[in-house]
Amino acid sequence: MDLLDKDGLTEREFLEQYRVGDYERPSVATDMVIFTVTKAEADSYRRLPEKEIRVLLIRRGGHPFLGKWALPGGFVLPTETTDQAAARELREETGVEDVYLEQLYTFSDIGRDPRTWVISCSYMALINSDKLELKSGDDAADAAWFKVSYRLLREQKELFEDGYVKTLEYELKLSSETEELSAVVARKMTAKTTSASTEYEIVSNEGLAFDHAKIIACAIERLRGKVNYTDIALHLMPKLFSLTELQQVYEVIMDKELLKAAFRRKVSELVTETDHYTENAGHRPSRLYRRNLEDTQ
Amino acid sequence: MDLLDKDGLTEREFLEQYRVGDYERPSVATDMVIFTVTKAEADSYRRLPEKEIRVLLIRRGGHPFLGKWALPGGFVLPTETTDQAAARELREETGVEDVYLEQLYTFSDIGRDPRTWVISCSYMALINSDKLELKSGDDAADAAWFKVSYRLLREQKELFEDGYVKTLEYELKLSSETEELSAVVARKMTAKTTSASTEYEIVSNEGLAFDHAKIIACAIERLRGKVNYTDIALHLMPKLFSLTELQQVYEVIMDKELLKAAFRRKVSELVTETDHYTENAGHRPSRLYRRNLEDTQ
DNA sequence: TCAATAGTGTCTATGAGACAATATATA
DNA sequence: TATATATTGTCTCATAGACACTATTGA
Repeated sequence: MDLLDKDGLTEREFLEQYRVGDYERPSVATDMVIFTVTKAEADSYRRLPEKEIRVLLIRRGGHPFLGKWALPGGFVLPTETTDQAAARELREETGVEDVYLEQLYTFSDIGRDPRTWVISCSYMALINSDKLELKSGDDAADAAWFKVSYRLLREQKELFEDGYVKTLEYELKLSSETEELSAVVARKMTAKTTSASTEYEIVSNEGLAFDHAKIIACAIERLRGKVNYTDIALHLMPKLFSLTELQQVYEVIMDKELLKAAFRRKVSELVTETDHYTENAGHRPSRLYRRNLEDTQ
Repeated sequence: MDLLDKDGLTEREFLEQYRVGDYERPSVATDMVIFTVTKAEADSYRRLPEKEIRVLLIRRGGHPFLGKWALPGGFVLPTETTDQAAARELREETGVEDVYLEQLYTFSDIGRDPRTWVISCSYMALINSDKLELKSGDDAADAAWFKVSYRLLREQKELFEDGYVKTLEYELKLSSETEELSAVVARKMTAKTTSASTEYEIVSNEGLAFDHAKIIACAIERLRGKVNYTDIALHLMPKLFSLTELQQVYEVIMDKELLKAAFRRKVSELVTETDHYTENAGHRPSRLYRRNLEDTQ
């Protein structure tokens, strides 16, 4: 195991004399898309309140993008992985630990941060409403939960000799109690005979800092993609929940109504029934379920 | 639009006086898993040759991991995105351009590079055998295409009070004409009442540098995951191919035999038939198809 | 009593799996 | 003509979609 390199050094000797080069290095940050589900105001005592997906944003208190809203995030330290940096940020920002956390995508567009070269490794976190009530506002006075809406606006396909470009434009709307942000994000899929690639582009943007509209779009698409073949949505539920509540969460994520019977068949293996029921609803009580930890996937 | 920050500066003034902080920054590299499909030697003039997936590795000529095999890759420059860095690496290493290129995952384990702090943004590239013949060996004398095998070795599930850990151990075998590398990569899925996470771990490793066994495992899993619901496998095919050849590629990716009739139904919308046929096979000739660029996805 | 939701049964359409039957170039 | 693959037909089974029917609470 004591191989010598062209200078006659062992690996140990090499590492001892190794000096970091002088070339430029980027800052690496993590940006987090933290989702949770909240209930809207109920219309009447009988009717069920509607569910909303919300994302946590923080108003920027300094340049650049002063006054705009940004995803929580921060720089990765030399003593931690990007996963650990994301978990630390999440703890600092919301006080919660032990939640669903998933790496999304690494964004590195030139000039995405006007200060300096910053590459962002983005994450998605899912927090259930239980945890949220423990600690919400936190010290950051300028943090707020924004209701998310993400809808296809326009679909376009340009044909060329050797392929096509398909563009999907989505409208991202974010609304808090006082603020209303919106952006249009285009997803461009280029297909040629041999190559293929997808890229995001911000078409318009009102109120969001950096390229965070892209990151949020990416997170919503990941969430929508995974809802149908994993139990990911269950991380947005409290310990006990009814199947109708779970269905509401699926519906608000997918932005699409589902049929009750089919839905119940599909999630039946993801949940375990309990002997608890809802109380004081203006109608027949519903059985409460919990996430199935026995046989999920 | 001329908001002033707490120091009374406009955004422009702020950026002009902004100086990069003194904290430590990582090097950011891209590592590429470049897949292609080749034919094995035919048993007889009649029998079809078997397909193999291969991945490009480069023997390290210096410390660390001197003599071990590593994925092609390199550092990201301040003037390019990680996508561009990956495309540049690919061009430098194989001479090919315009291929399928997809970001996989960003690896940042502490100590993954013994020299210094390096974060790796990994990519997967798919090259069809056509392109490969144009330029294969290149200047890098110590580059070789390794046949890939990735099989589940062991499955384990530990139950705890509040959740479980499921471990899947895969054996990764890489073989070139002269070399035989192998590694065992574990995929650990931790599920608790509220949280869930997946992480890779290298259990054993013979011949691969850095954490590249993890990266290759990640790429194979991405490829397998996408084969069934996208046209990704078509990027591994030459311009014209028979449906049996395409099926062979699906089979070697999934490491599983498929039924002919069902397969043909499924891929029918991904391909377009041509008027060309195979010739001089010792049996009935097969119609050749090309990738469908009209309506893919 | 009735408004509103909870929960279940079942018919149908669709697609995957399985297997069989027929077709055809070349040594 | 035999061999090995090419191509298509169809039966079965599982699952998703659609819709309807019954159950149950609390104001």
